[in-house]
Amino acid sequence: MTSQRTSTAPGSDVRWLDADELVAWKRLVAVVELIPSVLDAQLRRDSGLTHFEYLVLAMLSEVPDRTLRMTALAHRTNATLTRLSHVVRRLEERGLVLRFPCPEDGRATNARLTDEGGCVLTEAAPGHVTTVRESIFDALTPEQVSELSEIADAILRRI
Amino acid sequence: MTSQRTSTAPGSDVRWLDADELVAWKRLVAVVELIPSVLDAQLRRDSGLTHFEYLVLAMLSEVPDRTLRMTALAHRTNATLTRLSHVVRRLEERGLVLRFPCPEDGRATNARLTDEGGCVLTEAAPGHVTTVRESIFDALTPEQVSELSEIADAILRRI
DNA sequence: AATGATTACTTGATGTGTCAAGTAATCCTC
DNA sequence: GAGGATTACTTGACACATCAAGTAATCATT
Repeated sequence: MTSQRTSTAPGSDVRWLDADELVAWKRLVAVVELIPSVLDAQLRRDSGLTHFEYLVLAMLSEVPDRTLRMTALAHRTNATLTRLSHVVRRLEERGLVLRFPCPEDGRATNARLTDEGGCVLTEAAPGHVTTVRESIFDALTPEQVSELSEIADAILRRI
Repeated sequence: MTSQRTSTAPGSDVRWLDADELVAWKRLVAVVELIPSVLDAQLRRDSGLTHFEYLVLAMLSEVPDRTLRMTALAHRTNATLTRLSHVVRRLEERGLVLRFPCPEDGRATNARLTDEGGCVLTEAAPGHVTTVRESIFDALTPEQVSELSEIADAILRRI
């Protein structure tokens, strides 16, 4: 995968991964691949939401007036504006979110969680949290949770 | 998101996340969301491959005869057989892998890395490893790398 | 050796994400 | 206050993933 191999190209001073890094990397890739599918599967099955849709609703629910600008919402959900735009349109069609122009800035659009969206979120939350706990936190000691928190933070600041 | 709220439904004995877990979870979700897009962006730009396509080629390259059954390849790449089937068909159309029926089991299909696929992989590897190093491992201490490895392993065994 | 169950895929339809391009409002500078 | 540049989105085309269903070979049982 990313193991050492003899370099042929001139000037290829690549710092390959050592054995420990390679093992860690393969495991991280697996985690990064599998976590979304586990979350998506449970939420779709039980609540008819993707994990990203859940995140969008959850972010709106945590905020005054349950309202955020698209850009702010994109930032909080780590998504591109394009992706968010498509998802919010679909959520609006389903009545879970409402879009309206921002009064302070004519370029901007606000997204607001509707009452129905709040209900859907409230009903989805227990099952989702249970899945998160069972598939992640029940596997980790409290020390590992805090280590994970710092590791993830370090990576995020790099990206 | 997954914060505590008063439970209304009867029998809802959900174990909500505490503050530390919530922070760790939000960071992990961000990492899990962002890592694939970082890897995909670099590989697509520089090598015309998705990260998953790279993984498929890499797994084949590590194996005797550069050949694996679809099921084994799906397992190694943490993918569903359906997803793999589509991807391998596209890779075959591009001449990077070859498919042929497995002699030992008439139901099974073998996928083999072609010479051209090996070349594409060899050319893609340095840039990919550099991206992995810069966006992940350069941010972590050696202790964090080994902690990450164990944390990921613990999660994987749960999933 | 026939039948049903299982395994190993493949295929087609649908949904979601990404990229490139477009629109429209605001900012900025002269 | 008239330009161009930037910001904040939206849209449409295409690529990729997922789901349900289908096919075909093998295994397991009688």
